[in-house]
Amino acid sequence: MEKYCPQEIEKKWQTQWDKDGIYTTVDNVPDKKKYYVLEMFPYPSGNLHMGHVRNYSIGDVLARFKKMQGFNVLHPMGFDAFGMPAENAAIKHGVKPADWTYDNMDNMIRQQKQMGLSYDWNRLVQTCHPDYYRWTQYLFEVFYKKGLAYRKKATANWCDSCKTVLANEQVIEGRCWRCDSPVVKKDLTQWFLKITDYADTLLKDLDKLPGWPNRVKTMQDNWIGRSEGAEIIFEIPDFAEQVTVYTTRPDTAFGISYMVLAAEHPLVDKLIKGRNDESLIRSFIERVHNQSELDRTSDKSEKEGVFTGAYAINPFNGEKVPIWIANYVLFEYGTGAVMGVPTHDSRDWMFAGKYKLGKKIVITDAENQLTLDRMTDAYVDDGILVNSGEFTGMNNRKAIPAMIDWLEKNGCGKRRINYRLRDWLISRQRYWGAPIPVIYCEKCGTVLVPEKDLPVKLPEDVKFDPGVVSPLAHSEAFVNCTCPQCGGPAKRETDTMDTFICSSWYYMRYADAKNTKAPFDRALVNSWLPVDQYIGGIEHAILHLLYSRFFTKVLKDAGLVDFDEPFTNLLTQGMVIKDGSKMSKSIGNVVSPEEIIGKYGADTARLFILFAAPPERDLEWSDQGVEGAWRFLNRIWRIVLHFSTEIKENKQTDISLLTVKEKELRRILHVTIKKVTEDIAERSNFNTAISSIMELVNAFYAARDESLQAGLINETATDLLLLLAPFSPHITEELWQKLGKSDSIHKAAWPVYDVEATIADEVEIVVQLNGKVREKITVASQITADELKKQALELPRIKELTEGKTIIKTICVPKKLVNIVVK
RNA sequence: GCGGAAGUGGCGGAAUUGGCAGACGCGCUGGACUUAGGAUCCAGUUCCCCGUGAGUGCAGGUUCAAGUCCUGUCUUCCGCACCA
Repeated sequence: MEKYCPQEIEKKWQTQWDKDGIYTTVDNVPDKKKYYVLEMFPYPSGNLHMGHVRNYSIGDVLARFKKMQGFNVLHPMGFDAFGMPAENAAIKHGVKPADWTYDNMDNMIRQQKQMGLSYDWNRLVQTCHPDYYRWTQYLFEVFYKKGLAYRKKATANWCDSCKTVLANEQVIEGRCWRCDSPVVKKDLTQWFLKITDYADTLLKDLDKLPGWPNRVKTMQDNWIGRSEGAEIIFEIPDFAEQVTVYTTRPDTAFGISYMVLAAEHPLVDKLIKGRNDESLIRSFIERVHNQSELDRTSDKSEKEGVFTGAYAINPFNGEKVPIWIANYVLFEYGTGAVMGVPTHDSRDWMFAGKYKLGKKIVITDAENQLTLDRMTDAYVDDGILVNSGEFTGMNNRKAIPAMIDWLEKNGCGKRRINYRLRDWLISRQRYWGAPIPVIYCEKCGTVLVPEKDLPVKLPEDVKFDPGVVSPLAHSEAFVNCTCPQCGGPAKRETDTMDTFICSSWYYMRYADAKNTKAPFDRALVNSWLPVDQYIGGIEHAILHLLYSRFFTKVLKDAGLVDFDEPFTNLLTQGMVIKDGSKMSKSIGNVVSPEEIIGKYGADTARLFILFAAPPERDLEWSDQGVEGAWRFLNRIWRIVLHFSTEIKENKQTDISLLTVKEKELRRILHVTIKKVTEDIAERSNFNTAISSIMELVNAFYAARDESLQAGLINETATDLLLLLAPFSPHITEELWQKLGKSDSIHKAAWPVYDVEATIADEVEIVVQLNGKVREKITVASQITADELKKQALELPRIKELTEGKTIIKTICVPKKLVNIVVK
């Protein structure tokens, strides 16, 4: 018998499929429902790693399965090709970022093709190509025209290693998401996208995503961080000024004993000017302002403050309270000013304790009369208001709206909803990104580059020496231009866009990847989107997935698309682990996909990675597990070729002639079809789908000496190959052709199970005594409950065990068990 | 601190609706074939004191019946965290 040699057959079929164009997708096929399956496109680092292999294998199974089920499937691939590694390579090795990137993409495409993935390569998207970033720039202008892109001077997160600023989402525990170095603050004028305008919609519409993991939705919910509360205005009579605080606990307002401003608060300057301790206060402010994100958010960072000397008036009771400045108040959140209620807020308790500020109880538990000397921390629970003027005696939950009403009536405050989410900082001081299409003219100010002049192309005469400004600033030819409005001399914006912008709309471009007139045709994008199944790593739970949702909503409001959520179903795959930790070069536990594919073939690699764990869970790499997958494919190869003579007769099963054993094999076949279909379609549990195919193969082996009917052999082998085709596309195609089947197996229809065939004539029933298994009997599957009971009670062993005992009741579960309860 | 997910053999994992815990694979043991086997095929493999035994992190509860439901608790992983 010919040996299974994946190295030969995989290459052969990849070439053949490519030649026949079997994965080319046609738009709008009548009487076929669309199905859009998408894996997150990779950064072109140069080589695929196992995480990619896992990601693409999952997507490919779904794409092939849906195609066999008769859907018109869109399954594209592309590259998130802008980004710093290309530029760093340029600095280090003197290669052009474009050359480095395109070489890497070529290599990765070669590796992807080696995997036998069913992509329509005609729709390849590369975000660094001018034909793509032209439309990224165009979409920036859409945002700008809608007032959703603006420039402001702000304190930004700066990564000194990457030499660029970062968005809040890209700072992980005070460190850079990409290189892990500490983030420092820097005051810069930067471009922002107004994602905060969509905070509420982004939050509410999470409810429209039942196909997303709760984990991801919760993370986005936390990130948006909606809170309901009130603004309270305090008068500062000595300065004829006002200061507004934000609080979620207006019910504690009668307990205010001080208030605090953030160091950056604009009022600070006025309050401290001319005081004899002004310089001391200023040095404190300076220190707080320069505290890094890392220091400020570390758990044990001490609360520090300084008194401004000024006082504000609590509008509720007219009390004069001191105004402090402290490091724990963030300027970016709320109003940058808070009220201090030591008795009912733990932070305030600590701060007031340290600086000997007054404490007054305004909420008490009805039973345990609180007293200050018995308190060791703030009382933050619900209770009854005391010392609170006209609100005394009220339940604090009810007091909240009542007190806000009072504020509104008296003009000293109002209801307010606040979000933790901040606007998206998109400027990057780097070369290898899409240039922001803006021109600064002395006369006309900020002017968009006219659409006809897009793309603003990256210059090539650049030195890659990143600093506080982009390398683009050093290219005179790039910077100097004429104003599109007045024709006078002007300068270009030299920052490029965050690459997360490029990846926020690429999934739409696939619908119409070659359009030169628009980012995409409206009808086409609406016909393919939203993505039916999106697959990628959990690390994008907030970043890419939040930005993409934001983009989709803005483009909908701009009339460019008709849908308001980009991804209907989301599957977050687990990591690939080896020896207990994530594969990484520094640990030295990396297994190279190319090596595995070279040794065993893509079919084995795919099969193992899908079999070893369900997709959401982390997957422990096992060389022995790969051997197991390899053995299984060889087992299939042998059993199918063993029966090649019978299969080539191409007969149908004659059901009327089936023996008991044949009937059982056919039953297992149809149960397997049912199971595999449901596991893929309803649960994305490929591991159990594969294990049931293995069971079928085991049954096929067990029956191989039974001189089986040729029709049944043909049916079993054919369906077996069809069921395995999405997982291991090459071996199934090879065997399909060897057996003389016509056309490609990947154009064949998915098998449908025969309900009749899945029903067994006889079933084994468990007989329990007080819930414990004591005996088993085989009975006709259609047996009545009464007859089953009778037979169970007549079993010798059951008779023996129930001897002299009273039967209280008997429970019958059809086709499963009988439980006899005795005393 | 807040929020989320998960704890099952030697290992990866299965049990989808409360109904035989451990499917399938790995590993291990034995057998067959063989000059040979690290190939292949077949069988066995939760544990133990080996029986009316115990067993799904732990302690209770509901039920004829619990990995699955309820209460409490521990551990691990992940996210957010001075957000007022």
